[in-house]
Amino acid sequence: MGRKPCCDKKGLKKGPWTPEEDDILIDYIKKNGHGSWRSLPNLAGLLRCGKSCRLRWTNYLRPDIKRGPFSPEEEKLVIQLHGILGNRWAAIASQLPGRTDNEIKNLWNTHLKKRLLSESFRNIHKGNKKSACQSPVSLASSSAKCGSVSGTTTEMGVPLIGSYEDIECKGSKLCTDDVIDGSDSSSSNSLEDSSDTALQLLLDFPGNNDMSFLEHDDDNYVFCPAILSENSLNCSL
DNA sequence: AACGAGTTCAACCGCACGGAT
DNA sequence: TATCCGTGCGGTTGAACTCGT
Repeated sequence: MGRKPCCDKKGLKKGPWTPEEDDILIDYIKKNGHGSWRSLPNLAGLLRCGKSCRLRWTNYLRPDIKRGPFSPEEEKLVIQLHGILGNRWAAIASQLPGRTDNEIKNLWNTHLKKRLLSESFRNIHKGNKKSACQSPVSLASSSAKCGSVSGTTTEMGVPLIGSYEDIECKGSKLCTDDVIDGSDSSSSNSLEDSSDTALQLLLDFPGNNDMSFLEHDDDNYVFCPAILSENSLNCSL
């Protein structure tokens, strides 16, 4: 049983924010800071719940928000980070200045997931010639040369491979075994392979990819190879 | 031009966590 | 220690928009 919805009170508005409401919220926070979100709506004169105000501010009104489409570099980073962190959108967002967890979550669910899965699907149907496939590790290297991310795993244990940029990287096809989910007999091997892939990918990635966050003890984002096989981030220190 | 299908994304909901008491 | 309360997070929804016919 959860807590009662914070917006149950009568008279509280829900739904899309109006420009006027935005102005009120921005003005108030600029002058007073947000302080307690719960009391903010009353103090600012908004007929919204604190939660709604916080969401509007953090996802849309904050001055440091970078709006507009994600750059290929940002997308690449999201894919990398998702392979490590899974659906921890806030943690991923913290590595992309100006981007919000909501934005990244939407990006993943609408663009990247489809793109990666369709690319996986395409690879599956391109034939099962394992011998013709590059190893995941070499793929990571070649993909890096091509400026794309190609292989990683999700917290679901589904190996995600093949970015849109891989299409242009000749010879960067993944083996089918690395693509199919873990339901068949090769699942454990696939998982291990993809785990190794993700690790290798991180190690191999070009220098302009700042992965220093992996060393942030205070944030528990300490890189630990175990997380790749456990598919979760449980090695916090 | 009209309509339906598909896609995007802002916003909501419920839960978990951590600090205060 | 137990409980309460505020906040943050991730999953989901649905209105608005885009595209194809």
